[in-house]
Amino acid sequence: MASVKVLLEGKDFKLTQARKALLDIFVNSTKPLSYEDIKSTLSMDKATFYRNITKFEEQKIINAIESHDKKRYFEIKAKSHAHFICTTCNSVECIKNGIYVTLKNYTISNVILQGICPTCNLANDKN
Amino acid sequence: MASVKVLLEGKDFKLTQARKALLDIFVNSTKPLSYEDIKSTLSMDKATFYRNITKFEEQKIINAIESHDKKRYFEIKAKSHAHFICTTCNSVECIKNGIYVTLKNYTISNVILQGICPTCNLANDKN
DNA sequence: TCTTAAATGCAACTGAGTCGCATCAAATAG
DNA sequence: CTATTTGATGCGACTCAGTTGCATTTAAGA
Ligand SMILES: [Mn+2]
Ligand SMILES: [Mn+2]
Ligand SMILES: [Zn+2]
Ligand SMILES: [Zn+2]
Repeated sequence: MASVKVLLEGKDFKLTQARKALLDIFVNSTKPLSYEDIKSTLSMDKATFYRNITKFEEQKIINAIESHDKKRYFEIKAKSHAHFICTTCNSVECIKNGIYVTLKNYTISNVILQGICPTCNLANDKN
Repeated sequence: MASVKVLLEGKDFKLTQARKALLDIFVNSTKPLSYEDIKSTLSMDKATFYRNITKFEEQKIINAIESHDKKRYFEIKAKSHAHFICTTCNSVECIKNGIYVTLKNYTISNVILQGICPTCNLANDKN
């Protein structure tokens, strides 16, 4: 888990309270988060949130995943890995057990799996 | 390529002009299409378009892919296959050369690959 | 042909994300 | 430590894909 300080070294932008608080949340999360997910724990205007996310993406500090619920989910950029999106509960999970896909002439930068997560699968079995 | 007639057999809804025209477009497309893609070739209100798409999804005639451009792309439901979304030109392609991904305890219904398509890769190389 | 339930078009709405602008606060020079 | 500057913030207005309510039309079938 990278520290906020290390992430910001040598980046050319101001170290504001908002940015430190934002990165702190992402550094301590095990899964990608949307603005919706964190707006209550973070008093920050959504314009500021999204502008900072854009900066972080430019600086390759943060990564975005588009879910099927029309929201974007963000995470600290780490070793490339796939993501699973549950179409029942909308959760987004990191899948770090090596899934590699290649395709001739294509450059693949992201693999997204959609389906039903273990929790929702279990809940379904009970009915 | 399934015919429109076959697709509609035994489905419990009215066979309107709009629905026939809509399915005709999808049956003759090699790639998923958005409302944006077809609105000029089809004189149909967008409310009607989306309501019919919803019906078709319920009847398992049509399949949706959410792109990263915040639009939904639709195709006739066929044998399950992966999709490639180009983050440069936003095109959505069907990948029918068997890509299979499984994950213990998860039900995977869709595989989406994001990256750069051959066309955009070539264009990039020239610069 | 008549009846009726479902489908359509239109306009108003929703909700995630963006933008312009006035104000504020990091960074840095004095 | 204070003053200046420039980028960051908050707010409200806006965008745009998709949705909804409602009055009108049309497919189906009696
Ligand atoms: Mn991840
Ligand atoms: Mn396809
Ligand atoms: Zn789930
Ligand atoms: Zn492309």
